[in-house]
Amino acid sequence: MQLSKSEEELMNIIWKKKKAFMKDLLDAYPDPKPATTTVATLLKRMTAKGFVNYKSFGRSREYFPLVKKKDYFSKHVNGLIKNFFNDSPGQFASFFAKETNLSKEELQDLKALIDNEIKKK
Amino acid sequence: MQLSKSEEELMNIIWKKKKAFMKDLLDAYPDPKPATTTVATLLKRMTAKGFVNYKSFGRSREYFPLVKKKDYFSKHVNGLIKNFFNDSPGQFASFFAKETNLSKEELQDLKALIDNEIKKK
DNA sequence: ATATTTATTCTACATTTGTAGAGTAATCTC
DNA sequence: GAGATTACTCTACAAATGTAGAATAAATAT
Repeated sequence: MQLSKSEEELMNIIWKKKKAFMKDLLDAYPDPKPATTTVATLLKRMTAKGFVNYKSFGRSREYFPLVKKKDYFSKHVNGLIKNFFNDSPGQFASFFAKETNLSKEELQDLKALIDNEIKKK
Repeated sequence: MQLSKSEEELMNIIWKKKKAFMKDLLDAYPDPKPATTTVATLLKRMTAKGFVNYKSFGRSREYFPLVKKKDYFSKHVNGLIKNFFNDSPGQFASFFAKETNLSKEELQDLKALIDNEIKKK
């Protein structure tokens, strides 16, 4: 099961905070903040989907992610690659390098990084 | 307005074919193929959303994309980057290079490509 | 030309998503 | 300890999505 857009937004907050109470989550939202009940609904759905869980502290709960951002993200990108690039990461990468506006510095960093990866192979 | 998952799937077919009649679209679907009416509904919605248009040939229509795959994709990736990488393409790129399973050859190609991009700046 | 196939529109309906009010129980504030 | 605040559950509801049947009209096959 996938997260929807707004669930994803909330998930991002949770990842950032690592763990958080309702109050913290609400605080983290940019204005205009959603209603508490909205967040509560999202949390309930996300829990049902297996993306978050919580530890109860009396009346309230400390929520935490069950899925690593990295993993979630990987799946995401792989989906993208599969969908748009015939399942070829290379094709994707080349597209990415051309179309994304990386600065010269970022490109150089990336190059160094890739060099490193090459050495590992 | 965004395309939904199944609309996206259809969009991909249309991009691949450049232009196509209903029959061609259905043919291109992997089994189990959706009902014709399902595809028709999707096409109608996608047309309403401004992603495809068609030229009528008597009784039937030749559908074609109004949005370039490249542009659609760019927006997509930028969204991902914004969402998951604090809006930093560099951060994304580094993640990508590390986490995606590019072969040595692909990495080398990518490196050459990046070199090229650097020269352009 | 009659039967068959095809493309389109209309209608429909269950599910998912975005959003939140009402109600309730616990907790904090003076 | 009485009123204000908070977190949660329940309920709700409109919009979007996935999927397709029925009806119709046009095209094709024989």
